[in-house]
Amino acid sequence: VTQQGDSPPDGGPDAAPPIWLSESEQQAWRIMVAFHTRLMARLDAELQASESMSLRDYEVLVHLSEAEGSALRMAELAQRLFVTPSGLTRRLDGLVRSGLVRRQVCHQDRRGTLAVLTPKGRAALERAAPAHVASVRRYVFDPVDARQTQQMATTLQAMYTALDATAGSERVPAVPPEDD
Amino acid sequence: VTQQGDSPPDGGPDAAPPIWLSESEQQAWRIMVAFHTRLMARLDAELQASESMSLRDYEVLVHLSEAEGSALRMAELAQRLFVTPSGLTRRLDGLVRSGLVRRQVCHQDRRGTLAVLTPKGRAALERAAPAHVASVRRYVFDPVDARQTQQMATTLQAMYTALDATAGSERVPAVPPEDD
DNA sequence: GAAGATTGAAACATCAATCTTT
DNA sequence: AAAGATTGATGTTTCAATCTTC
Repeated sequence: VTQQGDSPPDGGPDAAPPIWLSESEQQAWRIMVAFHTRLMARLDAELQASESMSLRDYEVLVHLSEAEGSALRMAELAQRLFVTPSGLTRRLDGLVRSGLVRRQVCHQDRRGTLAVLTPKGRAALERAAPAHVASVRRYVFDPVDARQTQQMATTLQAMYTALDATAGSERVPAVPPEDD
Repeated sequence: VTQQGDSPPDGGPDAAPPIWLSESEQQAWRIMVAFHTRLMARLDAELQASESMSLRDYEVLVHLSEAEGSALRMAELAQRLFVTPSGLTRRLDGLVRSGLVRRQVCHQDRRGTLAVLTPKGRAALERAAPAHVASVRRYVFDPVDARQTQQMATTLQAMYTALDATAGSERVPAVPPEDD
């Protein structure tokens, strides 16, 4: 029940907003989900096969390698990776165990922790990157031309903005109850 | 290390395939991942808030509702949902506990199990669908025009085909070891 | 008291092994 | 023996609670 199937309530000239997705919208929506799901699974499998590294761990290394001093605060890194602080703590545990990342207390604010890319971590990233980038290229950029990629980026940017515009409305602003 | 940063090895006139992503490719790739990740989180949170249902469970109900007789074989359903048979078994456990789906032995082939949408399950789906579809519309279709959506679908279809074309090559054909 | 990070408990997914039916 | 589904063990993520530092 995401598609029409039933009689669409197109109530004449007043043109109420359609409740169901049209056939082509349905198709567009499904390919969005299907492609992303299968692509991520593939990229993860390939990374796992070539360098015994998960795509998730790879992304951590990427963000650290791009940061000033190859280091990032936990909260900042978590935000960039779209995971909770809790989730990042666990992920880092694994990377620290592997010696690819180390923790360091933040000197400016000793509450904070810095995730730092180790030389071993950088080496692992540089070893994994070429094949991974080639895969992204093979599945994402090679099958279409540059104009299509650019159009898609623009379209996604507009959607992302709409998503961002309503952010925070799902979490109640935590207003302390006034006693009036 | 997915971007340039280092000196791009554009080795003169032989034009070797670029190893890193260009600035605009990088940007396109990031927005793809970011949008999908945040959209799914949002849709799940909204469904959870309005109907106390996860997006994952919702998708199960959708596929069953569209199927002949509101029922589907486990393997078939797993494939449509991009999960393993094992994962689907667990998901169904929850839905069965909630009374939204029931299991039924397949009469044609008694090895098989049929997942069947119950009246209660259909009611839950019909209760959840309007708000969910409205959300998809709000974040995906409303922010752009129909031409853009169509272009994106076409582009994604081309990428999906490239992904599909190389499917199965990651899993070794399971050749039994010859004893020579 | 609030912010930053971690931990315990719970939810959910996968792989490998198992059990039933073909 | 192979196919279909489930189960046990394991890994990963989240929420809520906790602990430290500001």
